[in-house]
Amino acid sequence: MTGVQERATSEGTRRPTRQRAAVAAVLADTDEFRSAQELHALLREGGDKVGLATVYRNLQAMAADGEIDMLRTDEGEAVYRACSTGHHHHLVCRVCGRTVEVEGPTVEAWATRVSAEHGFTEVRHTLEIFGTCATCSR
Amino acid sequence: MTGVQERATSEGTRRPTRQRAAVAAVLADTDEFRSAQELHALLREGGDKVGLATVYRNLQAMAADGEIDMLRTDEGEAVYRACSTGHHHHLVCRVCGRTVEVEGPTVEAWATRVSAEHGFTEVRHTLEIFGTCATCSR
DNA sequence: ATCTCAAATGAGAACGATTGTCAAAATCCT
DNA sequence: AGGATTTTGACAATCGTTCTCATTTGAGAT
Repeated sequence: MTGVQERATSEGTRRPTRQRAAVAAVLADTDEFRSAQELHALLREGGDKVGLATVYRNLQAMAADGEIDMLRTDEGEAVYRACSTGHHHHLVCRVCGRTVEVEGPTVEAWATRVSAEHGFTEVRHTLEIFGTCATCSR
Repeated sequence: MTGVQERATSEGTRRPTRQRAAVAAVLADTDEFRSAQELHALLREGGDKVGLATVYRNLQAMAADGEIDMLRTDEGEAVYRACSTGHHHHLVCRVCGRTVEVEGPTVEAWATRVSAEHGFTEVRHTLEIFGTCATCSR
């Protein structure tokens, strides 16, 4: 049901296709979070003809495999970004969308401790902070 | 566009209506996060006839005024909760779905500090921990 | 109590992101 | 090459949410 496997880093049995590569390519070109529709448009501009549904499918698959990061904007739209190395969290401005990457040894430790206290294993967590950045709150 | 005013705590010039009161009432009855549609259904069951659009409008207005909390589920659906209840996070078992509510003063403090360091204001955060619970892991 | 006017409501249409459908095309395996 | 299987693409369908606009309601003046 959840699609989450025991070995989260496994790639499953997905086939390499031109479209999949194209999606991965645009994603690798920007360090910003982009929506599926934006990525689809970018592919079009770049001359790669890929169906919108295919873009959605690939993004989901890649996100499920942990190859890319996915989060929701304040409006509920899903946005994706190439997974940079290292675990970190995001501080997102809800006005201009600017994203700051932050690390939190504190949080990591806390999450681990709390999980252990409740007997949970194989833990993973997501933490997003939304606010108004200095420029936008002026 | 964003609807965020300079005086965030102001109530603006909104009129007290039967519908608004009804929405506030159901919301006050549960300490869980509920979607607009769920709340609308609850109102129906309770005999209060309130239009769906009205529920949406009131929830938005109340959230904008900071009277209630609003956040997005993993699927992008907006869910609301009466503001008074304590803020907590969830530890979810990805196998059986069991959910444990956990509090984290540590995390709260950390999030606040990090946000401030980057000049962010009006911050809110979401944190979910996924893992395998003791029962399911063996 | 009545009148007036802006704000609020309700019903349903409209919208936008995402998902489902299914025949055609691509890939893998032998 | 040949057949099974996955992936794709075009478009219909869904679903949450927002918009439209005629009608109702609340607040203050008369």
